[in-house]
Amino acid sequence: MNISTRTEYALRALTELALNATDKPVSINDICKNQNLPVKYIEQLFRKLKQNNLVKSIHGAKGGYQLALDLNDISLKDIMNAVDENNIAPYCSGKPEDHAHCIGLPCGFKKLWDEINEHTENYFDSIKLDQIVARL
Amino acid sequence: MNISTRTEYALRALTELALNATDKPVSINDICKNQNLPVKYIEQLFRKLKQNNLVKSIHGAKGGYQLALDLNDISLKDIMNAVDENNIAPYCSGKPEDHAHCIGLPCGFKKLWDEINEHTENYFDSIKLDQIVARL
DNA sequence: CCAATTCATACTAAATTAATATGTTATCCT
DNA sequence: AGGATAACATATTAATTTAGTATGAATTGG
Repeated sequence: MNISTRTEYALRALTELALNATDKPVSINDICKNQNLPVKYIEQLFRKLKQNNLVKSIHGAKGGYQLALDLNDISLKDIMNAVDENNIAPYCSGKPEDHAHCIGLPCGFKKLWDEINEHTENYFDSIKLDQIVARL
Repeated sequence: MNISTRTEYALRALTELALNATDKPVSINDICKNQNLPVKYIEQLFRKLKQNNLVKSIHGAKGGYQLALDLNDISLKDIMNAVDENNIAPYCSGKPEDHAHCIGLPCGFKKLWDEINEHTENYFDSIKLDQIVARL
């Protein structure tokens, strides 16, 4: 199990917005210069972050991105869900492919995966951007 | 973030050993027949499980595998570590590639990832095979 | 109008994953 | 002794995912 680099990148990038206290938007270019990240890749991630209402954007010159929510209203779980669509343990439920090996219905393992999904989501949801930024 | 199918397969397979209460070993063939898994792939996983001392094997005809430890001494973490070598959040420490984007040393994000690694490892280590089997 | 910027889509190279293929070695059973 | 069974070992492969690049359109400030 591992946290994707997409999540790592998105988190790094979002902390740049968090650290920029002014109301001026920050451009992808500046973010990537500061955090040493690939511009075009981060652009893609920010579009997903925007679709998930974590950031808002301002078009054109002097444009860029801002956080759409308070620092303590954005969790690591939110970020992960935004850039990284797959579930933690998608087994034994949902799509047919996900219970390809199930025996019986409901499969005996379903409860386990459900519990793991719930615990893990709760945990990552408890980690908010403000705490992360405070400890940088 | 997601739990690998390797882990899911290995867990399914190990529960077959757990459910087989007799002292006779269970063959990969029987495991895979019962759990609907690909034989040769499971063979590979069992070699890793053996290297990690989770199972022991008996060679030749009538041979097969047995658990090497008590059910409550095998955790989901043990299984994950055996079949799936990558860490949860390898960022900002260890290999050079893993802190490719770090700024400063130690990188400000290191504590976060360390905490996440520790919490998550502890969590999966708290889930033992006996609990899993009991709820099948 | 021009530069800076978001927005959108398509493509690509590398890595990982989930197997399959082809054996060898060890042990039981007749 | 010999055949069947099953672990052990390694190489190969097909599909998918990942991490990025390429190309360009739409929007806005100066």
